[in-house]
Amino acid sequence: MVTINDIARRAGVSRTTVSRFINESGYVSEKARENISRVIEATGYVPSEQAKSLRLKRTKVIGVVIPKISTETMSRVVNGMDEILQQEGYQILLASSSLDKQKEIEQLKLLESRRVDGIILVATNREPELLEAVKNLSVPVVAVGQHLPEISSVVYNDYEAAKSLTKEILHAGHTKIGFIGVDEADYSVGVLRKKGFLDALKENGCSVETGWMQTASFSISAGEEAAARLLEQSKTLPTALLAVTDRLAVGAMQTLRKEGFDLPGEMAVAGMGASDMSAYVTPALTTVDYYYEEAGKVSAGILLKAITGHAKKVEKSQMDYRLLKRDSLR
Amino acid sequence: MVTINDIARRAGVSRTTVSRFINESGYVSEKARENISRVIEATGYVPSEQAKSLRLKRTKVIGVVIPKISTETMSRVVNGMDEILQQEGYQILLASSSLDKQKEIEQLKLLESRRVDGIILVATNREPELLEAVKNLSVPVVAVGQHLPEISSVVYNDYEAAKSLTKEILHAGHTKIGFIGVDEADYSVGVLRKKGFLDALKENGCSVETGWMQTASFSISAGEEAAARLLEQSKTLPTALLAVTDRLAVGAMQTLRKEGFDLPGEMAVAGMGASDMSAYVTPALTTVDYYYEEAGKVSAGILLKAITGHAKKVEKSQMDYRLLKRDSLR
DNA sequence: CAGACATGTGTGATCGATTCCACAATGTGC
DNA sequence: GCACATTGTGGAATCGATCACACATGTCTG
Repeated sequence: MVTINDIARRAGVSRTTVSRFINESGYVSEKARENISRVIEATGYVPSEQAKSLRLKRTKVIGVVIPKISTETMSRVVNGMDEILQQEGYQILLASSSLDKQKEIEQLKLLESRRVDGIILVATNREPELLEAVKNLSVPVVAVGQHLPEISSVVYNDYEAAKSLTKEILHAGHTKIGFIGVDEADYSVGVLRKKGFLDALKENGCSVETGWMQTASFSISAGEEAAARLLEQSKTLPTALLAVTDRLAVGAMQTLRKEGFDLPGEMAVAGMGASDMSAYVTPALTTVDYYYEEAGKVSAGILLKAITGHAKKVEKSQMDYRLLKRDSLR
Repeated sequence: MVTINDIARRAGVSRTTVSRFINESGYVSEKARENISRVIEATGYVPSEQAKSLRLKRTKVIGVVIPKISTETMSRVVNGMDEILQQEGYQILLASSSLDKQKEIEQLKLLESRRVDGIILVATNREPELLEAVKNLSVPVVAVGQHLPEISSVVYNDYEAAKSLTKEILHAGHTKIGFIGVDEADYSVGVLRKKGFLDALKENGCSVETGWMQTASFSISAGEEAAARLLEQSKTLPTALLAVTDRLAVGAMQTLRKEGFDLPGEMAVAGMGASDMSAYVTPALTTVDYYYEEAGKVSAGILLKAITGHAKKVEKSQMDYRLLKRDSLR
């Protein structure tokens, strides 16, 4: 790999002059310019951003920790980030925790060791170990999806979104509503969405049977299984079903259809997240759009402000949401 | 940020000894061990991978260039890569070209300037400028999705897959088959899949009307529009329709349903790519599984072999495929 | 008891860039 | 003709790590 010294030698100048030429700083004579530019052309020299980073104490790299790469939500969030970061000349160093809490912490350390200029953590939990690890970092951090104390966070309005959606279901005339949630370790999806659901019911004087409340992981098949359990464990069947993610809803619809339910006639279904497929399943799924790309952009923006020092120490931002009423709810 | 020199000073040893302690190379006395480990603990010191990279001439970072982050295909491919790369201690530096050919080339340069240990290029075209840029790189490169000359490549069997799928449609009794393709700049999807389709027809003595062959971009809505054009421009309607991606197929189904077609009774539809949603649309979409995660894994494996020098100079690998016959084709 | 060998530590060069500072030339004003 | 900009260049330190090598002990062996 050709270095600045090679260029200097072959152009008959010092590496200082080459550096000046490249960065357009200070004086370089016309003759020197020509020589240097000719040699660079001939050798295909590309300055080492690496060496530069060491000297300048900045890498122009942002670390992004996500639970899993191959989910629609994540790819949309990361896409939003990239759009903003690329504009400012930053690149993304990707770190997947594969939904492993220990690995999530390791990834943070790893990114710190690479001296990234900042970290965006798409968090799935709020365990003390994670908070501790985040606090010990000496790089600016922005959390996405979970409200981490004393850390800049971009969160979805999970509570209100779930509440609105539930009200919409009630409004459609349903009073017996089933629920497919996820583990409470995920505070945003597991706790807040469930709370929004339950509060909306309470405010309208509705109650739920225990069998109507199911918990699943994040896959479509988990939704299928949860729906099956719900049907089996319910003494009286609900007439509508709210799943906290679209994938769970799609899985549930699959089971319901298999069991011969008329959708949405005998069972209305709603999901959350506005996934791509939600508009194309049959019946089209009623859901909530969280503006994931936008969340990525906002978090990147906050991080950049923190890096350049033009920011409040801790900035909290709550994303908007939007109800998408479709055929699956009547 | 605390450095190895700070640790050395506070532990009362030289930085060499600290380095030895960290890397478990050479002798370090029990007393020195204790001091160093205590100081590291107290300061939260994390060695700079950056400085290490400069010295060792390797970064443990792999650059991945993709056309767009927020597509299911890409996130699955990248997920596969990450699985392999993480095992070997590599991280992924993500570079999206946003489907811009010029930017694709810039991203390659940028990754080279960061001295990544290798690059995986998920290519969408084979333009001479791109080939030139790739050849000028002084890092190992693996291409995915397109067969780049003299470059290790992992390709899908686009031709055979399209041909098999078409034969399957013929086998189901259809002889008039419409086609929604994409621009030929994308050699694999635009040219090879179309060729597979046409060759299968030719071998079976079937022909196509011009109106039956439509071209679209990669979105669902493009599929809707292409199907509308197809219906409009056909003198006699086909009884089946092959779209080169699932999203196009889903879009087409949307239009067909809107126009009152009974699916698959009046029009059978097939897609390609085995997207997540393909199994959950109605009717479930017949498609071809390209094993995208696996392609990511294979490409990462080839790259790692190239980096460690245990590889042939150029390695070509062709992925397997699998027909998924579902309700949309009868 | 000399030389070999294991144990333990530090000095200084190195990786590839940037940048402060010193120092030449040359021109310019008074 | 002297002081002083302006223009142009290079030497050397620096960023934070690794590592070859030198050098000190202490112990074992023939």
